[in-house]
Amino acid sequence: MSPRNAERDLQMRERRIDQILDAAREVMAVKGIGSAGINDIAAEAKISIGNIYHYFTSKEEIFSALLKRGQVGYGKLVAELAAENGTAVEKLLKLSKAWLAADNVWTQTILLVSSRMSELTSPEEREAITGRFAANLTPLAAIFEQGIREGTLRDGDPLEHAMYFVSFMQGLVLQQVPGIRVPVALRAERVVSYFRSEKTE
Amino acid sequence: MSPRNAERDLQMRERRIDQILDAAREVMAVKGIGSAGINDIAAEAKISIGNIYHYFTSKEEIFSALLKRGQVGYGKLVAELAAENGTAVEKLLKLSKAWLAADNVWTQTILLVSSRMSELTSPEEREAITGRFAANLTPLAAIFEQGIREGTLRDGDPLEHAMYFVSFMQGLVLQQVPGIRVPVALRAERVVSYFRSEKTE
Amino acid sequence: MSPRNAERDLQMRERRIDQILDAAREVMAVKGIGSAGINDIAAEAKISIGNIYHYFTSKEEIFSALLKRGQVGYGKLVAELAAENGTAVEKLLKLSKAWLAADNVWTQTILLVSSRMSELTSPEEREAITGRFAANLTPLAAIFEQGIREGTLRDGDPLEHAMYFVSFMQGLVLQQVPGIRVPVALRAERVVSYFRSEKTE
Amino acid sequence: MSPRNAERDLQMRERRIDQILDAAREVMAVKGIGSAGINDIAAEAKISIGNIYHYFTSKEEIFSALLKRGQVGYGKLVAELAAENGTAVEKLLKLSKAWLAADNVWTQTILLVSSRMSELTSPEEREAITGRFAANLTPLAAIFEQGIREGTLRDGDPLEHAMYFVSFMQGLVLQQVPGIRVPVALRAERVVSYFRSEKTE
DNA sequence: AATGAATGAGCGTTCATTCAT
DNA sequence: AATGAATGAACGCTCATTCAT
Repeated sequence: MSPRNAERDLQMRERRIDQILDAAREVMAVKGIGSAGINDIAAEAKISIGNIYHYFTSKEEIFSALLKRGQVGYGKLVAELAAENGTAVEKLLKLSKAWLAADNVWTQTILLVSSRMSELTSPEEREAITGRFAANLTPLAAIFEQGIREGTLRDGDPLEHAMYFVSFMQGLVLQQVPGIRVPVALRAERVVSYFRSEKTE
Repeated sequence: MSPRNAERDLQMRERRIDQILDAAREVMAVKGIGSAGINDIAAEAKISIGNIYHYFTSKEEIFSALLKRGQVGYGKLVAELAAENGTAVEKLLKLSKAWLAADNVWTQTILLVSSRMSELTSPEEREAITGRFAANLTPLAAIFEQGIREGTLRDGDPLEHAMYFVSFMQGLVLQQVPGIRVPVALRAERVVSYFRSEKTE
Repeated sequence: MSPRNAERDLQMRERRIDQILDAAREVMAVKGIGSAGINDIAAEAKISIGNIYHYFTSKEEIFSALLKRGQVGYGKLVAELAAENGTAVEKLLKLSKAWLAADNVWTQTILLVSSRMSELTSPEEREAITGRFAANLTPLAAIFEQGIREGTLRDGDPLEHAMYFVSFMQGLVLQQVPGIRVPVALRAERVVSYFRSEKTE
Repeated sequence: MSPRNAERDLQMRERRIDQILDAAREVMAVKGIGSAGINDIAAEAKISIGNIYHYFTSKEEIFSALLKRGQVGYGKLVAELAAENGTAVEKLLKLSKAWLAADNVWTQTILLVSSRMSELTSPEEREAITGRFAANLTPLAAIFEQGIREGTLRDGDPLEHAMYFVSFMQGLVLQQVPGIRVPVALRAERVVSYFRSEKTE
C-alpha cells in the first residue's frame, strides 16, 4: 500500500529471483543442463513449482536470465580489472585465475554454448547474448592494448587477442567439467604465457 | 540354406550404421544435441524409427558411436600429420585449418563436452572417451616436440602444449556454431602464432 | 504460509490412490492383466496419465499396491473370522462363500500368480508377497486346528490343510473368470465338505 | 512333386510345428507368458522369425495351438488312465503325481487361465478351449464313479468331483511357479486323501 | 504471493507382423 | 521354404506448464 511496502515487495521479488537463479545454477552444476528440471530448481530454491512461474514465464527464461546475470557479472569483473592500477600482465593473470578457479564458470560456458545452439532461442535473444559477449571483449581488449604498449604482450589487434583469449579460456574451462581427469594440469601462468611477448618473459 | 547373401548383408549393415550416424550428426547440427530426437534422426536417415534399433540399442549409443567415430577419425588425422614430412609449424597450420574449416567439428566438440557432463554416460564409457582424448594428444605432442627441436615452437612440455592447443581449438570452434556472428574472424595462422617462438616469427 | 489445507490434501491423496487402484482392478477385470495399460487405468479413473505418476512411480507399483491391498484385506478377513465365535465348519463355510462370492477375487489371484511369475518383480517384492501369503495362512490354520479339536475337520497338520485349502480356493476361483461357463456349479458347501471329517457330515 | 515328396513335406511341416511349440513352451517357462516374444521363440527354435509365419499366422495362434496340444495330451493321459486296470485310488494317485511332477504343467495352466482372460481370444476359440476342458472331465469322472462304486472315494456326483479335483490340482500347480517357496510341501497322497472316503483310509 | 495437483504432448523404446530377396 | 531387415502403432513414462484453492 504505502510506498514503503511497494519497495519492500520489489526487494523481495529481487531476492526471490536471485534465489531461483542460484538454485538453477546449482542444479545445472550437479545434474547437467539437460537434466535440470524446474522441479529440481524449485526443490533447490525451496520454493513451489507454481511460484517459480510468478517470477519467470518459462524455464527458458530462467536460463536466459542466468546467462545474462553471468555475462553482466563477468563484464563488471573485466571492466573493473581494466580500470585497476597494475600492469597488463598482472591483470591478465588475475583474469585467468578467476576463470580457472571459479567452480561454476564452466556452467556459464555451457549455458552460453547451449543457448547459441538451441533453436528455441529467439533471434532477439541471440542478438542480446552475442551483443553482451562482444561488449565484454572491449575492456579485455583495453588490457591487451595496455600490454602491447608496455611491450609485455604480443603485438597485433587488441580486439583479436581478446577474442582468442576468451575462446582459449572457454576451451580450457570445458576441460574442467567435474568427473573428468585431464592428463595435464591447467595453470593461469601457462595460458597467459602464450600471449606474452617472449622477449620479456 | 540361406537365401541371403551374407557378405552383402554385412556391407549393408555398415552402410546403414554410417547412414544413421550421418543423420544424427546432421540433426544435431541443425537442432542441437538436446533436441535431436530419434524421430528426427530416423526421418533424416530415411529409415523407420524401429529399424534404428536394429543397429543401435539406444539413442545414447548412437551419440556414443558418433563421438567415437569422430575421435578415431581425428586420431588418424593427427597421427598421419605427425608422420608426414614437413616442419612442425606447417603441420600445426594444417591441423588448425582442418579444425577451423570442417563444418562439423563443433558438433564433435559439443558431443564431447556433453558426454562428459551427462550423468547418463557410464563410467566405462567416460573412461573410453577420456582415454581416446588423451591418446590423441600423443601425436600432437610429437609435433610440438619436433617444433621445439626445430626452434620454431615455444619451449616447454610438449604434452602440455598439446593439451592447451586442443583446448584452444575447441574453444575457437565453439564460436563457430551456426547462427552466431563473432566480431573477429578466426584464422589458423593466428592460433598457431601463439605457439610459435617469437624469435623466428 | 500455505494456502492449502494440509489435512484435506492428505485425505485427497488417499482417495486418489484408492481411485486409481479401483480403476486398475476394474480394467484388469475387463481386459486382463497383460492388456491393462496405464491409459486404460487413467481413463477408468478419470484422471490424466501424468497425474497417476504423482501417486505411483510405475505401473508395476500400481499392481504391487493393488495386490498388497488385496492381501491385507484378505488377511484381516481371515483373522477376524478366526477370532469370531462359532464352529470351525461355520467359519470355513463363511470363508469359502467369501471366496466364491466376491466378484473380483480372481483378479487378486491372477495378480498373485502373475507377480510370482513376472521376472520384473524384484526379489524383495517377491519376498514381501510370499511373506504376506504365508502370514495369511496362520489364522486359517487356527481355524483348522479348532475344527480338528472339535472333531469336525479331518486330522492332520493344520498349516498343511490351510495351504491346501487356499490352493483349492484359488483353483476354483480361476474357473470363474468372466466369459467362461463351467459344466459344474461351484458351491462353498462342496469345497468345505472335502475338509470335513466324514463321521460327522 | 511325387507323393513321396508331398508326404515328406507334410512330415517336415509337422516337425517344424512341434519344434516351434516346444520352443514357445520353453520360452514361456523361462521368461513368463507375457514376456515371451516371437523373437525369443524363433531363437529357441533355431528358426528365423519370418519362417515362423509360414506355420502360424500369429503369435496368438502359437499359444492357442500350444494350449490345444496340452489339452489333447492331457486328455489322452486321463483317458488311458481311466481305461487302465487298477483301483480308482491308484489311478487318482497316478494322475496327481503326474500333475505335481511335470515341470511344465503350470505353464499349461497359466496358458489356460490367460487364454480365458484375454479379450483377444475369439469366442469360437474360447468355446473350443472350454469344450476340451469339459471333455477332459469325462474320463476323470469315470474314475470317480469307479471309486465310489469301490467305496474308496467320497459319494457324490462324479462329474462334480472331477471338476473340483481339477480345480484343486490347478490351484496347487500354480503354487509351484519357479522362484517361489511355499511353506508346505505338496504331495499327491495329500490331495487324493481329500477325495477318499475316510472309512477306508 | 504461494501451493502442488493436474494436464497432455512428446519422448525413447518395443515388438508383432510384413516384405524383398 | 527360409531369412532377417524393415515397419509403425502402441506402450510406459517425463516434464514444462496451468489451475483451483
